Amino acid sequence: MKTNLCPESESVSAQKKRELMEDLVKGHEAATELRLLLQNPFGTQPSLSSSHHLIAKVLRSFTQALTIINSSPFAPVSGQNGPSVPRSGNRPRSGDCSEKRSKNGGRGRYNRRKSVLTWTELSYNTDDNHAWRKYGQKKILNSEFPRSYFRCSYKHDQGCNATKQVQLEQENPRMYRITYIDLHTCNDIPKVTHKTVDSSTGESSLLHSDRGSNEMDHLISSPNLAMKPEFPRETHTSSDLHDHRLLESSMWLEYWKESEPFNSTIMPLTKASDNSAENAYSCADIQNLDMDFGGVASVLLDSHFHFDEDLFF
DNA sequence: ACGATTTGACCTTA
DNA sequence: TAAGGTCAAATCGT
Repeated sequence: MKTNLCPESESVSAQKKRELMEDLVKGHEAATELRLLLQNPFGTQPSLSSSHHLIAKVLRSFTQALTIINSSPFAPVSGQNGPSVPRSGNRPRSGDCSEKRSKNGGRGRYNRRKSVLTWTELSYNTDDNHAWRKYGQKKILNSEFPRSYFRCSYKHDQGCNATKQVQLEQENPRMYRITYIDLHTCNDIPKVTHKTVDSSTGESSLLHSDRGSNEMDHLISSPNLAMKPEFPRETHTSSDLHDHRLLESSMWLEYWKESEPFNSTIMPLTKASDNSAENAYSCADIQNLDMDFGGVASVLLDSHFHFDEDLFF
């Protein structure tokens, strides 16, 4: 069932579009700052805290943008495609344990995740400035390494349904394949220490965020990357900023793609049920949503994100 | 004592 | 029915 197209929803759509643009612009601004920081314009050492702060800012802005995309009227209507329910809503299993265990002593029904934003990264570490709590681990068929399951530490506090799965790469055991499922809806305060240590997958030495101890951080803090504690504040009008930032977004992406320091690659969506390209959303698809991204989505989404089609239909 | 992790069992989906 | 995802009791760490 598609959402109704009454004038009311159109104005809601316009408002969401505006909010979306604001978040994207914020993200772009932070990304640009980060680029400047990493490009070392002043020949000084970049502070890790500045880098991490900006990374967190970028992630937060884009997470918010994606949350908007993932919400009505862009998002799918629950229940339209089989029994699945978007996780951001009311999953049967979350919450009261006594309820779900009340019947025949077993557990309540739960729906395997579908229709939620999912993406995969390859990285030398698993830290992403979010607080995760491990809730399970499984041996995976044809894989030497177990897969660890993490949920947001604020799942119960704030109802955040974000989860991630971490598994060492078979081909390159130094790297982790991290699958993120659903977006953070919590007010996640960037943590100092990552507590989701998993000895069995060899994560323990890398998960601790005592900056500089893990490989990624080491790379980020390489001597070639100079510090740039402050940035000149732009004084454009908002529309100027809009255009300017939109134009610059592709530069950020180029930098990101070419930047070895991160050694983190966002992979196309890996959907358990379907990997076909038909389900991958390109920029063209996004733009068909009557949302003029001015090229931003074109670059960002086409290159890095493949959206589950259920998100939009 | 309390919160995090481990791990076997349970549950859904293909 | 196999494989993967989640739960929750037991265990561990602080």
